Amino acid sequence: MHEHEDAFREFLAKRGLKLTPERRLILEEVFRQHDHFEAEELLFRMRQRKVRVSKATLYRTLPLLVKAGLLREEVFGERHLHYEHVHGRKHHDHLLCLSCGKIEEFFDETMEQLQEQICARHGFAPTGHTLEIHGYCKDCRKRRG
Amino acid sequence: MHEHEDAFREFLAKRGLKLTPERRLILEEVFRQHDHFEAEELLFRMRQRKVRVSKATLYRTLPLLVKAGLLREEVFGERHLHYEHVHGRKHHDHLLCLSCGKIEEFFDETMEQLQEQICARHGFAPTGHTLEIHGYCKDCRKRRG
DNA sequence: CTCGATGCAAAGTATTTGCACCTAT
DNA sequence: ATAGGTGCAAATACTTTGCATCGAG
Repeated sequence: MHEHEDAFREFLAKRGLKLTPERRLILEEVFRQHDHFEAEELLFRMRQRKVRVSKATLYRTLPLLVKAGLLREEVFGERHLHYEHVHGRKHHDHLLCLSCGKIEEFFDETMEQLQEQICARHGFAPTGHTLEIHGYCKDCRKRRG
Repeated sequence: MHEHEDAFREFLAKRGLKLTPERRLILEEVFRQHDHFEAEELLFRMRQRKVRVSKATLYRTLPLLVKAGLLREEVFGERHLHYEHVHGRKHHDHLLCLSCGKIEEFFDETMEQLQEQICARHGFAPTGHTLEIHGYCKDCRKRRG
């Protein structure tokens, strides 16, 4: 699976930046995640695997991966960022459970089209969006009656 | 316009909390804003008006106003919160311009209904949502051709 | 060989908390 | 009276930055 590494290398080369071992290790770990994650979480997992990269380098690398289009930045109302890699994942939106904290994903084509229409009405050229619905998930509704 | 104060007092009383002068001053300033604002910004404006409330009290009061349903919390991708009061304002979503930082508001009934449908499909009981579309506004598109 | 990159620790930013004193109910 | 509230300053959480050294291209 060197496809991401190649993409990253190309992105870096284009702006005179270098693909260092550290950046490669971070990229590797990012794509090992199968869900949303936070910076500190990633660092912790790398340390568990005995992979050592400084916090500073991690914080310097994540934005690069976002700019390279390999990572997506999500804001979940907390005061730190969440990320998710883009490996063959289509865009999707989120349902956040206020009770158990679970994050469900969904995709709805009608929703996407509707947003295009709204933007057109405002003369707005969209580059992306975030839709986050807060509430209570199926399980938590059952649990509390 | 004591209607908000009454609502806040009722909210507080219900849980054995008190309506102090400081809380009243913060509430007053919140409804003096006609747009989104940040905690530090509000504090600054209060200081300009020679109204003195400690930072700690402000940070302790804002969440109360949110819980009381008088203030809405918005997350604009930055790492600090934005607020907007709810005085007779209907729910709306946002268009964020990446170039000039302008925030346009919009409301679309079809969008609201569509979200209800999506939630129903997932057995999810929504309490609210945030939809933020990022891109370039009409003016900035003109400016850059 | 030359910039860009790294690690460390110190500095920032936004927000929260402990504590001694104060006050709305 | 008394539980809750206040200001202050110290603490926290997350992220950024300065600097001396290192290493990819």
